Amino acid sequence: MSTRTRRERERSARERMIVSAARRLAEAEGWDAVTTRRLAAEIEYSQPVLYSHFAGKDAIMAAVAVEGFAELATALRAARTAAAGPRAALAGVAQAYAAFADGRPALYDAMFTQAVDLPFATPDAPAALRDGFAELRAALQPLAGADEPELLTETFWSALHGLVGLQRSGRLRRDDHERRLALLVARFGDP
Amino acid sequence: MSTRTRRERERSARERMIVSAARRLAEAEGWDAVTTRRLAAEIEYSQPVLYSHFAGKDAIMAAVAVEGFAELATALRAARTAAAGPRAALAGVAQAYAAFADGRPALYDAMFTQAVDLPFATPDAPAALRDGFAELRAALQPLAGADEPELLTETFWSALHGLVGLQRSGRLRRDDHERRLALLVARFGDP
DNA sequence: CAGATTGTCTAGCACTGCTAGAATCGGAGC
DNA sequence: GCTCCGATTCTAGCAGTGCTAGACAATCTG
Repeated sequence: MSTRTRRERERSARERMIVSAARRLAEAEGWDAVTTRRLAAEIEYSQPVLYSHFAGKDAIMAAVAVEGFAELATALRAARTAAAGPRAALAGVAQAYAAFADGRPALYDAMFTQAVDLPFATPDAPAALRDGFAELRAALQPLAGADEPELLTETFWSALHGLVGLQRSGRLRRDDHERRLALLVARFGDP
Repeated sequence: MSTRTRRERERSARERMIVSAARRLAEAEGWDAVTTRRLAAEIEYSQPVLYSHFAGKDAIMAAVAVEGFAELATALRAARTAAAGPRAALAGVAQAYAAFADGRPALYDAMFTQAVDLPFATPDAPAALRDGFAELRAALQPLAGADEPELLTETFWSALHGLVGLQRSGRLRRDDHERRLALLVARFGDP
């Protein structure tokens, strides 16, 4: 009885090790460097052990992505609650979102470019994921005016996502980032 | 002398064959199915021939991407010139952009997700690429108001790109696509 | 027709994600 | 304390990837 709980504890500890090793490696050298062999060496086990925890490499990346969504949600919440009024809140949230993507490129990649099999706009989406969206919505709700908040949030989120995505792949002039962000916020800040 | 021109002609014909085979394969089965071996078989040559035309698989994908940018530019131009006023032009361009991404997912992928090493916001960017951007700008210029057109175009383009990207990876509710597009156009259509 | 040069192919490298079957380790019963 | 059994972990290998060196064949030149 006691041995079983211990083993389960050790097992879940190892699972966390896998996820954090994947994340660390990805943030240090990019996702291309995250191979199952490197990962196995990092946790000091052999390759097949990974597959007793996750269905495959994609599932590991999805786990990293969920971690990222949780952190994004708290970052957005902090930015929103720290702001004075609705307009400042929207600007702060946008700023925080862009800073998150810029500061953790590999993590953002796992969340939006790589893991495609995470359930998103459905009730069975991971909680961390719905939390992040809820934060955005809370920031937009006061400024919705005649627009449906859900729809407005989706659109604003898309715009933000597009900005940081094109930004990072070098498709936009690097130095005007702040001004584009401000422009976007202005366009969505007036009901 | 004449033989040399003939060989050069044949050579460039084969190069076009490679690019169009890559595109066809990608659109039919996705980029994962486009392997150098499949590609070689498709053009009925051996694998190393590909490398006498392109530096690697990435360069082939980049060539496909440039093709895509040219087609996107003409699609946007058609939509813009067919519209009555500035507002209708913006809506039409946005519609055409979304339709392009939706109808040619693999092509859009090559343009924005895969080929990262194309020069973008610089003078030495491919002409097709600058043309597409110029079309967007032409649609936005009349509605810029106090905003700098260049900046506004970049921001609107990003927003569009984000919409179609999240849309396609199943991160947005599928059926509200049109309404989100309309919302975006409304937010950018009023100076 | 011989020789040099181009072009193309065969074979192989180092790597990927993933898995079958062998080996090893831990706890249970005598 | 010792054997046995089951779960766990490992070694070895598969089929595939992008890419390349060196052997081969075809072509043009003198």
